[in-house]
Amino acid sequence: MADPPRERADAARNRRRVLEAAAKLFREQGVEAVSMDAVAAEAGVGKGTLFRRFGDKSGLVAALLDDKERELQERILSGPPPLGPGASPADRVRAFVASYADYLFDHLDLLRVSETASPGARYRIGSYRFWHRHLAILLAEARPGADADYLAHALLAPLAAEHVTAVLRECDAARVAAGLAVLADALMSNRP
Amino acid sequence: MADPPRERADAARNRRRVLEAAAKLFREQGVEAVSMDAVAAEAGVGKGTLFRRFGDKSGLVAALLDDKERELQERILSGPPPLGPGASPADRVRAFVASYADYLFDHLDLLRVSETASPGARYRIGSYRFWHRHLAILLAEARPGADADYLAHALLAPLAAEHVTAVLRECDAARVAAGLAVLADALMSNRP
DNA sequence: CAATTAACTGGACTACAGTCCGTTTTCGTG
DNA sequence: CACGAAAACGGACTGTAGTCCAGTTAATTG
Repeated sequence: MADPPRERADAARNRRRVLEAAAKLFREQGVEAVSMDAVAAEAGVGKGTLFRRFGDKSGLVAALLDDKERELQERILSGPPPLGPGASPADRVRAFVASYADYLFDHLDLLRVSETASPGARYRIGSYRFWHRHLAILLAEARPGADADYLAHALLAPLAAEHVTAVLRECDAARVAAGLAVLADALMSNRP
Repeated sequence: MADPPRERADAARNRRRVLEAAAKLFREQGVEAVSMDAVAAEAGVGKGTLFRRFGDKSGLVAALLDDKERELQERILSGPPPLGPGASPADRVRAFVASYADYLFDHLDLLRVSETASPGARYRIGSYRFWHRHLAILLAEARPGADADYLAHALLAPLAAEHVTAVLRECDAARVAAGLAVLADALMSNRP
C-alpha cells in the first residue's frame, strides 16, 4: 500500500559528499567562517542542491550533529539511571542537565550555528521539542501544581549554545556546570 | 584640558532623520521586514552614514530603545522599592524580573532584533551588563556562598527576547510572567 | 529495453549586510 | 572672512544567503 519512497542514488551520493565536505571545512576553518558557497564548491555540488537538501546552514549542521544527538536521546529513553528511566524525577532532571551540558561543551560551535542560523531556529528543531518534553514530564511529576511546560522552557534557556558561549567568556566550564546544577536543584525543590 | 568634542551639526541632523525614518518604517512594516537600505533611503542618507553611526541593525534598534531602557534603569537605581533601593534583595529580584518582563512584552520585536542582529549581540550591549550586575549584586547578598555571577546570567537567560518570543507561541504572557516569578523565588530561597 | 515520470541538479539571479574611500561639510583659528 | 584640519558623507563595491527553473538523471513499468 504505502510505497516506500526510497532516496535516489545520486541524491544519496551528493548528501554524503556534502556532509564530508562540510565536516572537513568546519574542521579546518571553524564553523562560522565557512560559507555555504564554500561547502557547495568543496563538495562539487551546486548551491541549489545544497539548499534543497538542508534548507540552510542550521539544517546542514543539524545533520552533522544528528548521530551525537540521537545517542544522548537513546540514553535518556532507555539507558541506565539516573539519566535513563528508573531514578526519581529530581535525579533525572539533574542528570539531564549535567549530560546536556557535557554535550554542549563538546559541540559548542556546531550547536551555536545550528541554533542561530535563522531566527528562532533553536525552538523549531525537533530535538528542542524532545528535550522540552522530557523535562516537562519530569517536572510535572516532581512539582505537581507548577507550570511544568513553562519551567521546562526556562530550564532550557541557560542551555542555549549562544548563552553558554557568552557566559564562558567569564566563567569556566566547571562553574557553568555547577551553576546549572544549583539551578536545577532550586527548581526541583517544592518550596512553601 | 579635555576639549569637549561636540557633535557636528550635520551629524545631529542625520541622526535625527535616521531615527525618525526607522521608527516610521518599523511601525509600518514591522522591524524584521525593514532593510538597512530602506532606512537609509527613507532618511535620505547614504548607507555609509547609517552604518558609521549605528554599526548595524542591532545598534540602530538599541538607539530607538534607549529612552525606555534608561527609564527602567533609573527606576532600579533610584526609584521606589521594591524595584528601587530599600527592599530586601529577594524582593528586589522579584520586582526586577517582573518589571523587565513587562518591558520585554512591550517592546518584544525591537528587543529581539537588537539581541539577534549579530551573534552574541545581546551579551555585548551595555544594558545587558547593567541588568547582570544588578542581579549579581542582589543574588550575592541574598545567597552568600552561591555563584551569584553565574546565577545572574542564568536568570537572564529566560528573559532573552528570542526565548520569550518562542515560548509565547505556546504560553500566554501571564503564564510566562508567573513562571518567571516561580523561577526567581526558587533561586532566592536558600536551600539546604 | 524504451518510454514515462518524478525527483534531483546546478548555476544564474536577487536582495541584503557591511566596507571602503574619494568628496564634501563643518567649525575653530588667525 | 578665509583657511585648514578633522569629521562626516554617500554611493559604488564585495561577499553571502537563499531562490528559481530549465535541463538532466534515476527508478519504474509494460
